Amino acid sequence: MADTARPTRPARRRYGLRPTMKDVAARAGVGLKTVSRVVNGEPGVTPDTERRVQEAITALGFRRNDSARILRKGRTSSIGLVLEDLADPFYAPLSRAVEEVARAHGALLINGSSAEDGERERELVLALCARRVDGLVIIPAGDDHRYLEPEIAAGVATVFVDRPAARMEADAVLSRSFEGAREGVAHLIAHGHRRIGFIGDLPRIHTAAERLRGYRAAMAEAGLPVDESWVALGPTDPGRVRADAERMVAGPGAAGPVTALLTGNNRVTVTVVRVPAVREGRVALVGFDDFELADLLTPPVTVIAQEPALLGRKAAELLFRRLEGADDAPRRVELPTRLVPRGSGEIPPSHP
Amino acid sequence: MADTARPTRPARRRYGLRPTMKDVAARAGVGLKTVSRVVNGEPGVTPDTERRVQEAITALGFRRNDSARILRKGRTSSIGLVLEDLADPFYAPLSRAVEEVARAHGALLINGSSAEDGERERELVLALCARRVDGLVIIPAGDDHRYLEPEIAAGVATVFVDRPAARMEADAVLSRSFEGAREGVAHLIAHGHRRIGFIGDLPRIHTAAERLRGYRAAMAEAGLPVDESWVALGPTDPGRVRADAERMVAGPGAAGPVTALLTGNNRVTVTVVRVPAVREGRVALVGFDDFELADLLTPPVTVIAQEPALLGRKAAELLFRRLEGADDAPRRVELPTRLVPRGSGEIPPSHP
DNA sequence: CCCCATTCTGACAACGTTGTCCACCCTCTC
DNA sequence: GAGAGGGTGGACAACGTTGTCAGAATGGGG
Repeated sequence: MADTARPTRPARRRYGLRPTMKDVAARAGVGLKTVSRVVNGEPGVTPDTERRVQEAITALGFRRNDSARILRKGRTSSIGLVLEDLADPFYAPLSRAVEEVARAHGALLINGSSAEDGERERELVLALCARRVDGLVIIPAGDDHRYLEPEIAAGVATVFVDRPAARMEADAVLSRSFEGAREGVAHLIAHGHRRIGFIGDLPRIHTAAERLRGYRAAMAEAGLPVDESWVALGPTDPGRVRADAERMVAGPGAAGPVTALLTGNNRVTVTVVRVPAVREGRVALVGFDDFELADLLTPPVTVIAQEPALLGRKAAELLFRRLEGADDAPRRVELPTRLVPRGSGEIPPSHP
Repeated sequence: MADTARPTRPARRRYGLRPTMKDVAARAGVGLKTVSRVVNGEPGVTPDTERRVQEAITALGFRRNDSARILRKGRTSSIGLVLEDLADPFYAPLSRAVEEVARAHGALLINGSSAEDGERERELVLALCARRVDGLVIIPAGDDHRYLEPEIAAGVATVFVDRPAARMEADAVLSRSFEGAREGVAHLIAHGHRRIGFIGDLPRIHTAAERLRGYRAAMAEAGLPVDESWVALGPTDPGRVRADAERMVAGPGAAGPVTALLTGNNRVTVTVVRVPAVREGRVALVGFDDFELADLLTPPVTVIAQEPALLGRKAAELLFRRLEGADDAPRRVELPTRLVPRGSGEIPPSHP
């Protein structure tokens, strides 16, 4: 005649053996709600009762279960960040900046890397939505973000950074890639270059496309032809980038070798600086994105600098403004880039 | 005679206007549990019923509320990572590695930066515990982690990385800082140096203390005296580090200037490489931690390399082994460092 | 000495999901 | 045609918290 008749009960206490408010209440000899009031610092509890409750809390090692709280309150006080690679020196400070803003608003940050894979991005984002994050900051990898529309309609604030959303209107914080690239190429042209190469990221990535557009615009404005062998877009793995750079510098094509290169992002740049012609100062170089120690290389690397931390901060601030209720039309914030001449961009052409 | 008598109801639907399983069930004309079965891919639903439920799900834009699921199931499938600074090039790959392992186990990563502040670390960790993360990976900043004992007892798996827990037994994954530093200094001694300086992080940080110990051991083993003006520990801000380096190199003390430096981590190293005496190759340098482009500086920087990604991966793997039930005694994993000679450490002393 | 106002406290429902258990319906067999 | 048996579907409780509301206790004034 064992206790066969007792109602549903899990085999094991959840969460190890964590005490709940009920346990605290029993121990302190008060009601459940009184414990809740003490835990949340609500008024209306006599000092004596409060003390008893506090004692029970410490004695039992109680810690409020935020999962239950979240379920009840409907706010998670957490935001999601999805980017390409947390370890990329460009995105790491961006991520840190988002975290700081989140912290200032009492929110935690959940983040994940999409590895530049649209499907993985989607999975991550939807997992975050299932967690009911209050908002999302996304550096998009995919080419269609309409899957987010129901989520946004349901109240998940969403801000895109570095690249805009695809096939959808949404808040975005971007750098002026087109203008930056154009300025970088113009800089090279001003130093006498006429045959300039561009090595960039995958063409489906917005920034890569914009920077290519900037490159072409600067060339066209100077009345210079662009030989298609001078343009190489693709994954940023060192093998591919290095091969493209060496090919352009050797110049087997009819148009001849390039005398200068514009690199499309920090990953490309740090590979290209290893190419002998660049290291030996025979080919000029302007790199998109600043990077640590750029000024200590020989020659020091001229860059078009963005401010990743500022991108992250602006995006997070916009996100929290939305969370506080701002519901005007989607906004696109554009941040300027800054050309930092250091030497590698000022090398004159060696084959004039 | 308005509906004054109806029971408790929040003013506004939670989570925007998200549909729940109840809504889906009503629309599909089935029971609540059947929807749950479909959503979780449980068996026992006829294809026809499943189709009807799926249609209702898409029509309503339903997405399961993981907060409720978590509350019910007692597992959050998320782990917390607390480190000093997400943007530090040493910690970023570590963080990424933890994320990859978490992803492989279907868990999300919540992370926060402690900014090397023990109190902030504690707040973060406890917030994560309140969220009931399944486990924690911590790069500790504080000097007493006993506050974690109740949490660990309650079942939060915890692994420390890079530095051990203070005043507590716990799993830890570390680099062999002592041996690494000793090897670095021995390398300098082998190249003829007798007056070697050490510039490190705050002495309360375990790795800094260990590396200092390694430095002293190598000097002692070679029978070399250490003048206290050759040792400088403190925050890694560039101003402090640079001043200390310049002071040691100028050598106003009775013991004379140093002819070589050991730097205690990547932040210190990238500051010290800017000191003129180092850039001009008048002072030898061995840096703890490898860093990008170290081989392209002049002179190329000799380093004691750790593998941050491996540290992160080992820690996360250990964490998940714990989560899967391994409950043997706390384990300390130590990873070797690797001396990478590149030039800056092989410069002979200029004042013999 | 009673009554009312003012604190303080606690019972109860609800958040959205999952686990348990029972009822039903179909098909198959005798 | 009836009973057995397997396969589906649904009612209900429970996870741990917070919001509502009513009841209890206290104190002061008439």
